Amino acid sequence: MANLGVLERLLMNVLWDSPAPLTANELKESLVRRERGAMPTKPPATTTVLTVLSRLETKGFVTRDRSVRPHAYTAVMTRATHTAGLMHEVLGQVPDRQAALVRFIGGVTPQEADTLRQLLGVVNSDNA
Amino acid sequence: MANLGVLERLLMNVLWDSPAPLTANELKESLVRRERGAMPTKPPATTTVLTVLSRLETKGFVTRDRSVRPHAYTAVMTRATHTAGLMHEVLGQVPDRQAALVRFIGGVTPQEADTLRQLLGVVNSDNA
DNA sequence: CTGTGATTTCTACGAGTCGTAGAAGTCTAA
DNA sequence: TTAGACTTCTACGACTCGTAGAAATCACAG
Repeated sequence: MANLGVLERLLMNVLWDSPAPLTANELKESLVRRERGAMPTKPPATTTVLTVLSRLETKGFVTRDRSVRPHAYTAVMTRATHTAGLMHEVLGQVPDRQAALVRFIGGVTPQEADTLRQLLGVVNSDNA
Repeated sequence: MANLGVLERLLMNVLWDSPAPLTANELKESLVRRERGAMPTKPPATTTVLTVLSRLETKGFVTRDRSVRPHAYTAVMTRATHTAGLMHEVLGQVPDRQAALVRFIGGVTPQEADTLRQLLGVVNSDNA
């Protein structure tokens, strides 16, 4: 699944937050806008964005529509799917998943624990 | 928390499976033994192992006892803790943890789901 | 003490990734 | 047809990581 570089991740975040496909310049604009104030480095050149998008394409993270003129880029997976995939990948690297899960659960917030309970169908407040 | 290279991970796996601290040469031997048949490359030189162990030390993954002569190396965290930490790190990178958890749970095996149910049930079986 | 073999540290190279972006090529609208 | 927008090509520098030789250090036998 491969990890992403800083700029790669930044761009993916913009794409993941966008309901529609974006062009390179739109991506760059969004990036500058959302990173304003917290960005020490100057905004990247448009060609830089294009290069990174190409790499993201070969890595399978984005697809681009070449039929429209400013090519339109879309994230292949949702962020949630990607994140879950990474988590499974990490988990899959260890022989003893159970032990890792124990530690993992030990560190979740109460809200997350609730979410997990609902998903797993644990009867915690059994008013049935 | 930083990710590990191939050899780095291989060495960590040996350490994680060892109940006692190991020396560089013991690590190398273990590595060769466990990777026998499945290792296309020749075993690494001892100095290579030392170099990688040094890097793992600066990364905070191992500590070494310099008071004994062949220095003895120990993993700082257990594998389970490390894995759980990585999972939390991944999860922490997204704004919508809930969504990611939904996808994550969607991909666990039934056995893992059981483990999770037990872990979560114990914490919150407050039917008082 | 002192040499010798084991051990460790220092130094460095080559491959690979990633941010960076100029230069040159391609395309479209006027 | 042509200028400007857009894309591709090419490349560099910083950084990581596997690799390991060379040099320094150490501990013990004689």
